[in-house]
Amino acid sequence: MAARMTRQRTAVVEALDELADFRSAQQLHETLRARGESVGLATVYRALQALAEASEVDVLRAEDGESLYRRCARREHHHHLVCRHCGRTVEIDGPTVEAWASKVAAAQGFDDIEHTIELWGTCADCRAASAG
Amino acid sequence: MAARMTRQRTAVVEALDELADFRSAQQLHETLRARGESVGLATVYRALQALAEASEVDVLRAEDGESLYRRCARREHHHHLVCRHCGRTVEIDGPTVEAWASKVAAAQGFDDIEHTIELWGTCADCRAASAG
DNA sequence: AATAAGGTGAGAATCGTTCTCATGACATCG
DNA sequence: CGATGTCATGAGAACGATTCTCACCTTATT
Ligand SMILES: [Mn+2]
Ligand SMILES: [Mn+2]
Ligand SMILES: [Zn+2]
Ligand SMILES: [Zn+2]
Repeated sequence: MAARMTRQRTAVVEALDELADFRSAQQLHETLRARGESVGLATVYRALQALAEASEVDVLRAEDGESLYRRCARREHHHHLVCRHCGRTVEIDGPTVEAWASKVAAAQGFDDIEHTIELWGTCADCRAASAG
Repeated sequence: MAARMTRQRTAVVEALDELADFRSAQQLHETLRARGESVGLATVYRALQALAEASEVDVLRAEDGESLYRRCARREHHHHLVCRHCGRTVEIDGPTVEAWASKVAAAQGFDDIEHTIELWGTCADCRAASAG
């Protein structure tokens, strides 16, 4: 239960706080390395796991299956619109889809509904940068 | 381009046609093995890949990251309500969410929008079987 | 049958993630 | 202080789904 605050965990949380976008464990590890905060890769994974379980970070799967982590502003349930090129993220509220999801599932006699709703696209900056 | 009809591809398609639920490549491989239709695992992956590209099968990611495949009745875009216990699947139409997704993304200046929308729950049969 | 274009499969290679285990940090108790 | 129990760390091994390699079959087509 404890969850001791160690130099390593502090470093991971701080790095997340400074980053606005979803990042992989390996990217975070590299970032920490680069600033001299040496933290083992396994430790980064463990810290992220703990944070995810405590709902302190959101996790989502990139198309290639890699897990991406982000410290969102909101603790409450929400979804994301993510740029697949730069990772830029917008938090999304979806009262409309929330209602739709539970209605549809109930109509089919399903219980304990969960939903996965994520939007991917190309942000304005990335569109401008790549073509015009 | 060709896409020759080989014994192996036929076997994969037939197996998919007989299964109502989402299955992994490895499960399909095992199923084929069990019925004496010997097909290499790599070939199963390649067949599923080709079918997915041709929109003949739908692919979704299980929570552990494994890809699951299903030959849906509908060829058009749709979503799924899946029982997390038995894999029972209901195809879902979502004009409401389709509209919501593109509106939200456009409002943020995003292009080339894609969305992931999947519903997970416990089907009526599984609820009845487990408790009451 | 000859041939070109694909397809196949056993095993190696990838790669993100998890596990192992010896070592280190910390708090508590006496 | 020194002993002790608990949790954390990290280098590298292990895992597991998927992809790649490459020598060898199949299938269309002529
Ligand atoms: Mn929601
Ligand atoms: Mn849709
Ligand atoms: Zn972008
Ligand atoms: Zn069920």
